[in-house]
Amino acid sequence: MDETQIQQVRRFNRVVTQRVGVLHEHYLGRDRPVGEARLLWEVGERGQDVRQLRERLGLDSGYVSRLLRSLEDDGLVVVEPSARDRRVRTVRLTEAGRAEHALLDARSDELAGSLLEPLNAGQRARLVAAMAEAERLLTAATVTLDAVDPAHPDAEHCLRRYFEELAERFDTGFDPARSLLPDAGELRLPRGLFLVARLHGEPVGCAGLKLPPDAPAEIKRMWVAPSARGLGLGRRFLAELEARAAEQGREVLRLDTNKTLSAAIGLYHSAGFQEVPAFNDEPYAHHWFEKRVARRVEG
Amino acid sequence: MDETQIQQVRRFNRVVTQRVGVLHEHYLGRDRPVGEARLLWEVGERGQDVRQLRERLGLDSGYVSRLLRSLEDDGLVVVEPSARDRRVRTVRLTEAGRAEHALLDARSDELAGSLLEPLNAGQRARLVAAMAEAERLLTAATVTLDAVDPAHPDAEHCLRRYFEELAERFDTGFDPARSLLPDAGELRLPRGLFLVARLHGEPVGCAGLKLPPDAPAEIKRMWVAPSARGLGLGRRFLAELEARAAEQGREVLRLDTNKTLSAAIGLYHSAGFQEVPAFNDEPYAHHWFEKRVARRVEG
DNA sequence: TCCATTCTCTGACCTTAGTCAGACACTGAG
DNA sequence: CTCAGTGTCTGACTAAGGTCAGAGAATGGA
Repeated sequence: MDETQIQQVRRFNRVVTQRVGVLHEHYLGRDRPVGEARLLWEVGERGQDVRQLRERLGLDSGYVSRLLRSLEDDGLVVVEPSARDRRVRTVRLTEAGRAEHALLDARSDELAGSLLEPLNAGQRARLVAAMAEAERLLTAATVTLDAVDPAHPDAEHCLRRYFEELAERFDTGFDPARSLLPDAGELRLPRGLFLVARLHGEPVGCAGLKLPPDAPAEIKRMWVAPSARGLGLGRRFLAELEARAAEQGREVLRLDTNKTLSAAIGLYHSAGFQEVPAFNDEPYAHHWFEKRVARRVEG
Repeated sequence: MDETQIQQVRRFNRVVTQRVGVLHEHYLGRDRPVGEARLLWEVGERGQDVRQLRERLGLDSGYVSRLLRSLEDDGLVVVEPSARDRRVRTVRLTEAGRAEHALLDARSDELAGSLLEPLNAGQRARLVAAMAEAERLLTAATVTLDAVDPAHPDAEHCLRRYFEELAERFDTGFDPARSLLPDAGELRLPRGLFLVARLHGEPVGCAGLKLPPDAPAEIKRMWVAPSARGLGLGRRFLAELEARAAEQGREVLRLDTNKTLSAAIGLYHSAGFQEVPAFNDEPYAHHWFEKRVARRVEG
């Protein structure tokens, strides 16, 4: 990795933790502990199960319980058993809690304003644009790719959303029964693998790789959630699958796609795939691509 | 202020405090408390007075003392009376302390690397560019402008540097005695004022305003430290002085300058100043400018 | 020389943040 | 109905981070 890039990132980290980080805690926790304030914020207008709160903030169950008790004593939240499962308890804001939440919201605005305030209009516009770019790319860097079993709930969630989207976009609709679908076993090692992309634990994309013993490796069911598009995730899936195919000693990677998926087709071209004649008779495919696998792929 | 800008800044703050802030603490304080690690870092290769450490980190004197004791017990620093003033104690790293410092340095590199690592080369370049821009503008927004007495040490420091720079840049050198210098009283209210710009407490620029009762307001001795150039500070001084002149009921602002200060001349033009015939006989001036003061000036 | 001031340190004290081991209530499969 | 598992809570504990009021040494100007 480039040394000057590292140095720039470090300068950024220093300035930002000072200017944003410290102020952030200061604004947030002006009259209550930061932990309580974060929890109150996370409960939000719509309420949350205790379990979700614990997970999102990454806190110990005993600790969350105590924080909630303290907020309850201050009359900011009520905690009551969930209707569906009486072990689960759900938290919602009281009127006073909503007011406190609005106060935190206003403070967050205030902090943002204080960052822009000393700048003139041109500088503000440039700062906001740079922040948008940095935010987008940092978010992209936060996405993790993990190999999971295709029966994993996150994998199933992605596949369901994927099929829904195909049904909506294809001129002909989409019926999984008519398509050449690999069975789950074909996307499990050693016959294949299945990747899920997650952002803050939520699944936001998937991609499968078939590794048939007697044919080239094949990419199947690549999908990126609408909320995660524009993060370069498709390209990252391709690179990751290519690296994994290389690890398995494969030299060729191929895939088929539908003509309505124009963004994907553009991606395949720009990632070095060449269009080839049909290598299968998938009824929903209009284009077939192939790529010679690179020995080593950089990040 | 623009609502969509505020929202973008808030999104940025959220992503960055999560991604950078949390990781930062995690990397920094892996095997010692964050407070100690920060202090050790701040001591640095060259050593520091206890007083400076306290000021830079904004910590209580008792607390710093205790942290230093703990670092001393671990053999990482030595604390000894300063030669100049035996009340002051100075801290420097031991050999072990230097090693620990290097470790923190390496971790900081590691953190920076982990932010870039999941991205491809193009994304990395764009992230680093956006970070550089954001860092520069956040730094610019951190600079404060305060009216001070022209005899204040920070004001004198700036003026000394200003004269040194003029002496170096003017073809003819610069002798303050030959120039039309306002005496200090002319840069004190009600006859004038003097602004100092500071970044993290350090003076990085100055600008004076003369408010003679029988003549237009006049900008004098505007200077920006080389380390703080490119932050739009000159433009900010002009806007601030214009606003203050307007507050004092002035309608015209003027100034003179030397031909070698081409960046300043460009700034005056772009800030709406018009070149006018000489209105004084300052021997070091080649250009004279004037501007009608706006009623209200935006940030 | 005296005295107010400056600088650092110590002791006493406090809150926040967090961990861990159980206790208890509830659920769902068999 | 039983029982293993799940979700939450309580009590007991710890470390980190910090505040405050002096004590004591050194300084610098009158």
